[in-house]
Amino acid sequence: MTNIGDVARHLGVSRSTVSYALSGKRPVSTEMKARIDAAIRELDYWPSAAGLSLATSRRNIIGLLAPLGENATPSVALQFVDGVARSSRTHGFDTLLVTGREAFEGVERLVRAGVVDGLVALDVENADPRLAELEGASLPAVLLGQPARPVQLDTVDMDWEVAGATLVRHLAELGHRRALVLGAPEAAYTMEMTYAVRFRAGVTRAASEADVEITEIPVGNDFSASLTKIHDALVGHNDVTGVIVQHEAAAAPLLAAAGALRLRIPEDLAVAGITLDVVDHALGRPLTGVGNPSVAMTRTAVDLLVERIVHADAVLPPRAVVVDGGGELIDRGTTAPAQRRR
Amino acid sequence: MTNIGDVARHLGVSRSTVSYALSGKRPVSTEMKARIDAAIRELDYWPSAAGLSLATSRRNIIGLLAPLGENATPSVALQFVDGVARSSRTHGFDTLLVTGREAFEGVERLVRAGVVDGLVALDVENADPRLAELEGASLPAVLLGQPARPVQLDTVDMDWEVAGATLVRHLAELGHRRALVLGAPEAAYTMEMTYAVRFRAGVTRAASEADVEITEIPVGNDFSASLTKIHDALVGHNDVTGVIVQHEAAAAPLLAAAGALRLRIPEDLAVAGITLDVVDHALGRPLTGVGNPSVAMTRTAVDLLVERIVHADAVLPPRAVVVDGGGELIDRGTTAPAQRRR
DNA sequence: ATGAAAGCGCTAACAC
DNA sequence: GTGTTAGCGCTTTCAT
Repeated sequence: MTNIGDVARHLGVSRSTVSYALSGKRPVSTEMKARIDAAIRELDYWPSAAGLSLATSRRNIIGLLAPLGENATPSVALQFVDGVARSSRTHGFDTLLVTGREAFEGVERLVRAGVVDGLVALDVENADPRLAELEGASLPAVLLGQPARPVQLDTVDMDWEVAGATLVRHLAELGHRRALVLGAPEAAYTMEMTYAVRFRAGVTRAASEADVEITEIPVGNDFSASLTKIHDALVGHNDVTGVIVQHEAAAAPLLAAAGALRLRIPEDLAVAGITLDVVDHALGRPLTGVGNPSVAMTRTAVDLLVERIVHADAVLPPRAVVVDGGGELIDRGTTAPAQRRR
Repeated sequence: MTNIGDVARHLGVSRSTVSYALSGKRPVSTEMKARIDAAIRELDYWPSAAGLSLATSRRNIIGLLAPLGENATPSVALQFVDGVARSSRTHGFDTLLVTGREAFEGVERLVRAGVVDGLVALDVENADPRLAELEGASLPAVLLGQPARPVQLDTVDMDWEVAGATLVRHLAELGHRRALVLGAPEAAYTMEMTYAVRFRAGVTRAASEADVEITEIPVGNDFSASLTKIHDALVGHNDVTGVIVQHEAAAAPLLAAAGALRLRIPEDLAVAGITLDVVDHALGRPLTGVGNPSVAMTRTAVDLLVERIVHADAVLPPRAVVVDGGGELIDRGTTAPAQRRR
């Protein structure tokens, strides 16, 4: 494998000149620059990542802590994972994916061994041991999702409250007065998960303002259990004409329940929800509603992280960014004016 | 950050002794070993990945090329991605996730810069530019999925032919004589994708042996399009009593179509298919059928790759491993003896 | 504008 | 069983 010394020798110049020609950190005559570029091509030289790492103590790798646990929805999780990977590349970074228990237990190793330059954490819960660990780490870290307690780290989340309010208001404007909200699992409230609490706050506020009566049903990731629950709720509340879906995973069982009850969407039942930027068709019909801005969120998270990596000296206060997108409604034809249900 | 020299100095020994105590590549007296371990803990020493990489020319990182294109099913893709990441850790490797265009265009960079020690490629198509590139690369690579043409690389796939035959035979044994097969998209056959061709071969063979009449419907990732197609097929072939689902993404639209036609599963319609090791409840009802051995496949792929990385000198012929699992049927209650459809 | 040389943290051949 | 030392490939300060 040819190294920077081979290139230098080939041209009879010093290694530093080649190095500076590549990095641009010192002026190099245009003629020399051209000769170096030619030699690099001729000798097929690629700078070694290992040598570079040792000299600069930068790896150009971002670590992504993605537990991918039971209650993660695969299509949603993949959007975030892919989003981080793509955003990293736009800054010249690669992404090290750390899943399962290692996402919790491997943090010290990654930080202390200097495997990565910074960390992005997915699915952070409030009792998450990673929180304290990342706060105390010598490496920058960004959380995707806002924990309940204030945290000494950058965080990026969507505006769940606006999203909830927007969905309710949309149904209200179509004349719906009774709506079902397929909300977060009960555990999410017990743990005071911000997304659950704030979404509910938005829903509640808009519902009282717009005079819509809400029945909330907690929905998890188990298809059959959700199907039964939703089915029973639709039967039990037969004045309901609209449904709000907070979580991707609730869409499929809802569609199944509606089908079984021969409720046409949107004629008999208006459905609005939060759906991914990139629709997962396997999950079911894409819904009218607000987007889950996974692309904007991951891009922002990586931007913040790279900023801290590149300006390791600067002291920035923790930033809690709320990404736009929850306010705009995308019409995919699953809502219509309220009618009395048959 | 404390380094190996600090530890050595602290004990008044040489750096090599510390190094060897850690790697075990040279005998170290038990007493010395204990003193070193203590010092390491006391000084909170972690070996630097960068120094190690430069000295050993090993990064302990496996690259995962995952295009995650349009026709990838998110839940399936995530199983493979997560499987590779977990398997890598069992060998002490981390996983660098490379998605999108970079999964194609970044191969040279990863290889030549020595960012990773080896590569695993997902979703390899026959005209895939990565094939030639990986065959010519100086780094070991393993394909998840068997390309049509013989290839100078290790490959790991499941036995699609056995899977197809097993599913047909299962329906036949329950007395079904007319079955729908929700197969691969048309394009998969045009491109001679091995999984499509071999699954169909297994289905066809078993169907003729067991005297089952098959109607095959190509199904892609678009929910609405699939729903219409499947609905029409169930209506058009009203003697069909069993359905075989090749691909996860066909399950949701099938369940929706059956619901709309008020066909109960399994009473009116027996459904069998290929489902993930880790059943994704969010996708819909888990199906009776053969498993998609994503765990075994990724484990095997990483095993093969690590073997080549560790024994870089050994010359092994390319190995095409076919993972078991397609032959065993898992009953999840979605099939039943054939009855005449109402 | 360019060169010389020290050093990043570790391993492993060579000595004893 | 342990020590010495020459690299691995690059950057960057100090000279010129």
